[in-house]
Amino acid sequence: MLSLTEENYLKTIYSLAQEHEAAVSTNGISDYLDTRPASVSDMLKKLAQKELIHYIKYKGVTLTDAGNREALKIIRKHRLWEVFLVEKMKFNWDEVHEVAEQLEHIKSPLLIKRLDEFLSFPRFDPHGDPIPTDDGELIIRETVMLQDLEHNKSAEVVGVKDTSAVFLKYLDKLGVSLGCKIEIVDSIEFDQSLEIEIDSNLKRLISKEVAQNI
Amino acid sequence: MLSLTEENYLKTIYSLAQEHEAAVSTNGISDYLDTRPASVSDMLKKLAQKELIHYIKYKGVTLTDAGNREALKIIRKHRLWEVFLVEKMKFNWDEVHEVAEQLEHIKSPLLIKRLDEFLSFPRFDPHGDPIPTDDGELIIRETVMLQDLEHNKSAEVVGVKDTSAVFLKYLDKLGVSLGCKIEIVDSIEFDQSLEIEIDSNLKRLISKEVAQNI
DNA sequence: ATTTATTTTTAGACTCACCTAAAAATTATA
DNA sequence: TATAATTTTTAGGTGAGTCTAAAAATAAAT
Repeated sequence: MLSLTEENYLKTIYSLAQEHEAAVSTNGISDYLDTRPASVSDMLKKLAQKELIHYIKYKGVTLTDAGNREALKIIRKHRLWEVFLVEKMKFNWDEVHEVAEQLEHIKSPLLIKRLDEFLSFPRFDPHGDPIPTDDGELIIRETVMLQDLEHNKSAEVVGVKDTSAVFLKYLDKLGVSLGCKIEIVDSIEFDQSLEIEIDSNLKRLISKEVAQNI
Repeated sequence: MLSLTEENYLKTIYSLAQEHEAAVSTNGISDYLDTRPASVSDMLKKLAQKELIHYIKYKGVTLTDAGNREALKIIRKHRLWEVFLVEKMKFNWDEVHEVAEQLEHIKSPLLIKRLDEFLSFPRFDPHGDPIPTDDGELIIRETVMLQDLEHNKSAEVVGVKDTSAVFLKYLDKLGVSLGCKIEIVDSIEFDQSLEIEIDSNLKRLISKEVAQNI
């Protein structure tokens, strides 16, 4: 049985590995979890001993198959709970993260099974991220970052990269939400900001930083 | 902010105080929580220091007003989650306890508010126990233990004392559930077992031990 | 009223997950 | 390539919550 902390480490290693496609560094984990690198070293030793990660000193870590399975289980629970919070508990998409972080550690396979049923087997969470299936399959959708979208070609927003409350609140204010169609009207070379049209009516100017996360 | 462990101690002290109407003993708590008395002593010192309990060495503990409020908050959460599990997640009433025990520690006042709404403000949990209101009020219903019920006088089952899975499963088998009407047909003096009639049609023989918990 | 039994508390130690400080390994730079 | 900078690990310590063993306080029984 994994502890809450071990679960959080596995989840972190999974996320960081997704981003960089390479062995995850101690400092990377320590930044992400806001703990000291020394603490991370300790935990890596422990997780390696439980055969959840491949760990070579000074060379970073990757998940073993077992570790990957565990990480996906936790992510599945996290994302199902996020759907529950938004669909049933009327949370905004920027309010769910903290609570889902807690709920994901609840241990009850039956509950997750029933929750999945209750939510009609959702395939994506409120930020557009895919929900792993019970046996650890993950649908990967083909997506383009907004900054790389061709001019005058419309695309549907299916997800956002940054899921922080500040960013999501700003998107709400802009009028950007999942499922809406965006087209690039113009791009300003100087600062790489973009003029976009939302659902063929709302015109907005957004910065490079924002475009990189849609 | 209370730790999970502190919350469990407060809840335990609350329950034991309800049962015996007197200061709660160290051994009582240690039995209930399945920890050693020495550990309980340590924790009592800590809770007293936080002014959540009145604690006189060797003389047992009672909750302070603050401690009582905290205990009721946790019980409220526990019972709301139990309703959720039975009503929405299709759990049986003997399957909810363990999971509710975990869910009760989730920290999100908004979630509890929304859950309460979502469940249409239930006043009793699946075992018939009252759900404290948000400001710590608790409805006490007038009840009679089945063993003390007058002969040939019917009464509605509104709650059970023992909420263990074994007992609840047995009640299911007997045909006893919340809301059903029971009447005592005969009582056997020898072992104090009772012959009862459920909903004016099902006749059953139940032992003293069972009668003491309905 | 003593002695005996029980309950409760103290003392000291363990594990988990964290910390700081310092040493070692790796990587970057001159 | 030798030195400097960075990253990572080890060593030793801390607090929370638990434990065992032993001492102290209370309650029961002779």
